[in-house]
Amino acid sequence: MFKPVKKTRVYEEIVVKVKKMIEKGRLHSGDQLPSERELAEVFNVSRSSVREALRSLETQGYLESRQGDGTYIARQPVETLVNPLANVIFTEKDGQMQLFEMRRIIEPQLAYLAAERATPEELDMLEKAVEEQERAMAKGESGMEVDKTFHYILAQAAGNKVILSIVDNIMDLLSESRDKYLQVEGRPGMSLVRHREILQAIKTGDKDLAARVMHEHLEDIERSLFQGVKGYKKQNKTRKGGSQNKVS
Amino acid sequence: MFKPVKKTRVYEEIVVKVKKMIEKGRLHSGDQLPSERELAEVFNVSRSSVREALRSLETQGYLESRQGDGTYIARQPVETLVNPLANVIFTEKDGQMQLFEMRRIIEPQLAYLAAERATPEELDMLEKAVEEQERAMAKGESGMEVDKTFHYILAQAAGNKVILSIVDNIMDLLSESRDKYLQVEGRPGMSLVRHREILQAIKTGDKDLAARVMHEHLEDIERSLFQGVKGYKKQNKTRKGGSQNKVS
DNA sequence: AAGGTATGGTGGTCGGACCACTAAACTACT
DNA sequence: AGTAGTTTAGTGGTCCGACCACCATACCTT
Repeated sequence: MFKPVKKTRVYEEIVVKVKKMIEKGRLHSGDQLPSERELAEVFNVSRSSVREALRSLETQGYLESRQGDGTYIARQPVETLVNPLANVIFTEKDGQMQLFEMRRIIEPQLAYLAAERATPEELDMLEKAVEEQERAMAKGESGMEVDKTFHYILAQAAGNKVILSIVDNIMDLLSESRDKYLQVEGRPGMSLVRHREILQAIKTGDKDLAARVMHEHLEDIERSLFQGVKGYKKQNKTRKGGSQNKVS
Repeated sequence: MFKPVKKTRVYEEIVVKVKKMIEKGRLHSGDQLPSERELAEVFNVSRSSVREALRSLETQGYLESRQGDGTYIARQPVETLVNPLANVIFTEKDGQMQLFEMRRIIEPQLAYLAAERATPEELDMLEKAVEEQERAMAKGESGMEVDKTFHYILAQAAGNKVILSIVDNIMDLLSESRDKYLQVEGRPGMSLVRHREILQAIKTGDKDLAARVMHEHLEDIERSLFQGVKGYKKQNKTRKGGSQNKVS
C-alpha cells in the first residue's frame, strides 16, 4: 500500500497522548488533569492546541471541563456515551444474560415487523444469507458470522432504524463478550433450520408465526449458551436508592 | 428532576448553530463551509471559538477540514459514530414514531418482567410515583414528569440493566424531540388509570395482564401523539438493494 | 466558630500574528 | 495554442499573550 502520510495535526497527537495517559496511566475516573497551561508546557505546544485536543476528548466523552475548577476524567468513559450498554456487559457477571434477554424481547417483534414490511430486496438478502449459511455449514464452518448477518438483515427489514441500531449494538457486544466467555454457539444445524422457517414465515407474511419461531430460535440459542449457569432470572439487583455521595 | 443549568460555552452554541445549518440548511454532503474567519465574523465570536466548535463537529464526524483547502461536510454524517439513535430522531421525519415503536415493543415485556422480579422496594417506588402523579394532576399539572418516572422505575424493576439503559435513552430522546414537535401528552387522566392497573397487575404478579395493559397504555399514548399523522406504519423505506443509483 | 472577603489558579474567550498548504490565476517558454 | 512553472490569494494549523468569568481556598473580620 501507499503510506497515507497522515498529516498529524498537533491536537490529534495530544489527543492520543492524553488518551494513553488515561488508559494506561494511573489516571482514574474522576481524577483531575493537569491544567491546560501545564499540558501545553509539557507537550511543548500552544495552549490553543491543547484546548482543541481537550475539546475533542470532551466531545468523545472522555473528559469534562469545569470553568474555574479544572478538567476531569469523566466518571465513565466513552463506552457509556457512545454505547451505554458496553459498560453493563463487562461489569455485570450476568451481563450477557441480560443482553440476551433483550434480544429475546426485541427480535421476535422484529420478525413480526419484517413479515409486515420487508421489501422484495430485503427478502432476497435474507434468502442469500440463509443459503450462505448453508454453504458455510457444509464446509464445516460454524456459520456464526452468517448467523449474525441474518439477524442483522432482519432488523433492517423491520424498517425501524432505532431498533436496527440497537440490535446492531447488541450483536456487537454479544460477539465480543461471547468471544471471551462463551465460545460455542450450540447446534448450528438447528439454527439454520429455524432461519429457514422464519424466512418462510416472513415471505408468506405470517407475522405471528415469524415472531413465534424467532422466539423459539432464541430460546434454543439461549439454552445452549447458558446451560448449567446458575442464578439466571434470579440475579441480584443493586439497590440504588442513594443518589449522591456527599463526602470526599 | 433538577435542571443542571448548563453553562453554555460559546463553542457549544456554535456547534449547535452549525449543526442546524447542516441539518436544516441547504448544506449537503460534500459542501464547503464558510471559512473559519468568516464564521467567526458571522457569529461574532473569535476564531478560536469557531475552531473549537469545528473540532468538536469534526470529532463527531460531521465535518472534515483540509488545510489550505477548506472545511467540508463529511459525506456520511454521524449516524454510525456517535449515539446512533439521536441522529435518527432528528433526521428522520418519522423518527419519533420509530422511537415510539421501540417503546411499544419493549415496555410491555418490561411490565412482564417487573411483575416477575420487582422487589418490595421497587413496588413501593412505583406506588409513590403513581400517587405523585395523582397529586400533580389534582393540581392541574400535566404530570408528564411523573409519568416518565413511572416508566423509568418500571424499567429498573425489570432488573435488566441493558433494557434499563435503552429505555432511559429512549425516554430522553422522546422528551427532547417531543418538546419540539409534540407538546401535548393526550389525556393524562387515562394515563393515570392505566398506571394504576399496571401497578396492580405487577403487585399480584399477573405478568400477562401487566404486559397487556402496558401495551394498551402505549397505544393510547401513541394515538394521541400521532393522531392524524399520515403514513405511519407505511413509511417508505429507502431501497437498499441496489447499492448505487446510476442516473438521477 | 461563623461569615464575609481577598487571592491565586483554572477554564473560557479574544484578537492578532505567522506558518503550511492548496487551488487557481498568471506568466513564460515551447 | 499548449504546457510547464511561478505567483498569489485564501484556507486551515499553530502559536502567543492578554483578559474575563469562575471556583476553591486561605485569610481575615466579627
